[in-house]
Amino acid sequence: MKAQNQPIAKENNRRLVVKLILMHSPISRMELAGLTGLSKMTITNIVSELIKNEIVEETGSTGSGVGRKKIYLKIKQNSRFFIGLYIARKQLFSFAADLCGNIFCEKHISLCNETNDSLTRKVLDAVENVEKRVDVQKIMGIGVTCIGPLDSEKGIILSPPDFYDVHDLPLVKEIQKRYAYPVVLRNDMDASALAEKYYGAGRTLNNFIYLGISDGIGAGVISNGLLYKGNKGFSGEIGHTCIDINGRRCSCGNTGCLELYAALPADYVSLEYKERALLLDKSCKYLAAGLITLINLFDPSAVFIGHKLAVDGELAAELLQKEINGRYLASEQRRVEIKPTVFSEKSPMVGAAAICMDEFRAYP
Amino acid sequence: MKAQNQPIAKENNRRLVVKLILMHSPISRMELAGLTGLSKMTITNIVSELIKNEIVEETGSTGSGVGRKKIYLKIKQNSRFFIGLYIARKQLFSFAADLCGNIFCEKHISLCNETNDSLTRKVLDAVENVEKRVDVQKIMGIGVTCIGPLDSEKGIILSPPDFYDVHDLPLVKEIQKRYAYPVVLRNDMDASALAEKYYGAGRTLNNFIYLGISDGIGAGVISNGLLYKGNKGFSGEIGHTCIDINGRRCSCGNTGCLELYAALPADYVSLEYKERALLLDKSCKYLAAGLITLINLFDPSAVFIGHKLAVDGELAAELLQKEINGRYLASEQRRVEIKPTVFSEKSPMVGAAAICMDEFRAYP
DNA sequence: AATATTAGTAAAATGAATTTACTAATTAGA
DNA sequence: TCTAATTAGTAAATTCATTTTACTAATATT
Repeated sequence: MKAQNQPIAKENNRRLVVKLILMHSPISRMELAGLTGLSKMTITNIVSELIKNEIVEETGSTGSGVGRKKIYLKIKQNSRFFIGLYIARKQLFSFAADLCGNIFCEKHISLCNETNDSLTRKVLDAVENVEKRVDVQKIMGIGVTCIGPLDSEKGIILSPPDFYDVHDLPLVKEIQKRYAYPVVLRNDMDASALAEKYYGAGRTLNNFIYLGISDGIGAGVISNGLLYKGNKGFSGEIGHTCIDINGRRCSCGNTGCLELYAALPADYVSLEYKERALLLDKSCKYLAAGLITLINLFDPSAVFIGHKLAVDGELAAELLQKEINGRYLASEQRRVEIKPTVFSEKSPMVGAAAICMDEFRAYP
Repeated sequence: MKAQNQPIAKENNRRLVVKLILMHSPISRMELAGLTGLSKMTITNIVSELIKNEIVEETGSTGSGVGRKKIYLKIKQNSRFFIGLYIARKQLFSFAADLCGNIFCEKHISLCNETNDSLTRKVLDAVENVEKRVDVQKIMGIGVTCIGPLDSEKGIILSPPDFYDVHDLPLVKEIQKRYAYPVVLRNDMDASALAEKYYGAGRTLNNFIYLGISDGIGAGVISNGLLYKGNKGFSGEIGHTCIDINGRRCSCGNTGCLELYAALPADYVSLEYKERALLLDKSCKYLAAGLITLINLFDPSAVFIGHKLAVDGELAAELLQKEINGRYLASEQRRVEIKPTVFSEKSPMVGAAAICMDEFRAYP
């Protein structure tokens, strides 16, 4: 419940212009004025600032009938960088990303039996490694994507599956002890949803869901153009949607949780295609029941399928679309398109750039 | 994606101050400065304006240790009015409400076999009736609460149950043809959730759910202090959460929808208490399964039970609390309190005032 | 070539919020 | 009981992001 004063409004407007150029590029100053509601003079001023800071560049012009041609603007590649990390179940990915979501200097190391201390050390080493390879002047922040559950507001990794000795790790604080860059931590599902919003097929959509399936089932929701930050554990909780009240009891206390029916085996990606298709077919029947609950609640116009299941993204999307069409009265206004993500299994990494774009200012 | 300019920020800040005084009263200027982040001088200016407009009044003062006493502020009763309507399945309620949520001039007429035209006429008559009884200078807007489904953004009632001849009625436009007041239309569940937020037990909470059960099952969600406006049909869709994938097919296309198991009979309120208790006991078992899905997704700190079920609110809350405790691993941070609403069956009416407070400016 | 139209900019004006320097009212302690 | 310290609130001057007004730039139509 914070109020608006002049410096905050200024900051918001500049960020808004950056985002709109990113999502609508190529776009002209006049079009930006229309989208934002700001006067064309204000847009001129803001854009000049951004060009001077080398965040935005002019890129040709086109006339659409009478009158002076529009001068098109777009975000400049390689102008600024974020340091990105993705903490998965068994691996730590590190990389740099520019404002356009391009990934550079990608490296990964394996994780096993980590403790709070060992994981922190590996993370700090990874950051150091990326920092060395990028012009330090251009680094705007650090984005950490991590499997849940975590408390992103406080920057704490709570108790991720497979990390039996990691508990309540205040990773953001630990990074900030060593580095002055702003740091953001978000779970991989939310980050992947934002990846889709900033850089993917969701750029022009305001309501969609990213459904990530690897060993667990999770989802990130974009609602009214913004990440829905409902809850600390949100993204993981879709797996605990009850789809069979008379079903087996789950470790969460509930009965008939989706995760008990729809989860894929850990070695899924290494199986033969034929075998995967059979498993997928069965899984999607159940998955659809849970997904419909989400669709009913959030009314998305699209669902993007990702994480490890991206290897069979096309097939999964097809199977789910069919199941859902059979269980859902789609009117013209209410049609949900189910598609694989364009980032294949890299969504959480592109997501690390996206959470930085979402949280940090892209200019000095 | 609209930007912030000075007049918009000004408007937002004034509304914010009104809301904060409402929700935290009695509150001092300094405390408001702290909550909003605005300087104390700005708060002085805004409050002076509001006092001059008779929306706010000073109400005594208390010292808390050293220093000058705080001057407490609160919203003035009867200073401005909203015209409120509640379109239920079989009745149309009309009334006036002040900024504090007090209801005046309540009347109701019965509805039966209404068409677009007949319903519009009855609504306009009802508005006229209330308008006659209130100082016209003090009327700030019209709030219409209606059973769903409806499109509140466009102000259209789509196809409410029991109203077989009402379809796509642009009620807001119809009212605005005759009246110059701003008009807002919202479904009864969302409005009831806002009632709780502005005037009820949810005033100090930022995440809670209003669960309304009458003939159907619906919910309104307050998330991060704001009404979650997810979707046109949202509030009604909780009833179509699948709790049994192998269950009966529902009219919505899905199988095993909550509504098929947990709905109460139409004559529920007229039954004997003993009978109601037996029905409720069974219903709550299923209701809990659907409610847990909502709780998992939205992580509320409280659930308020209302609508017709408010007659047995205490009992329902108790039964649901027990069911949920057994199906949900509540940690210290994650505890959900289930309680009856303080407005008994009047939530949608108080909600009509709340949606006005949420949408309109309370000052000229 | 003149006119209408759209894109973009320079310089002056606006006005909400802040800053600075005050007044008002209270307690604690010398 | 007088003084210093502390908290609440206000008056007048200042700040600065945005807008307004009046322009220039570049294009198509007649």
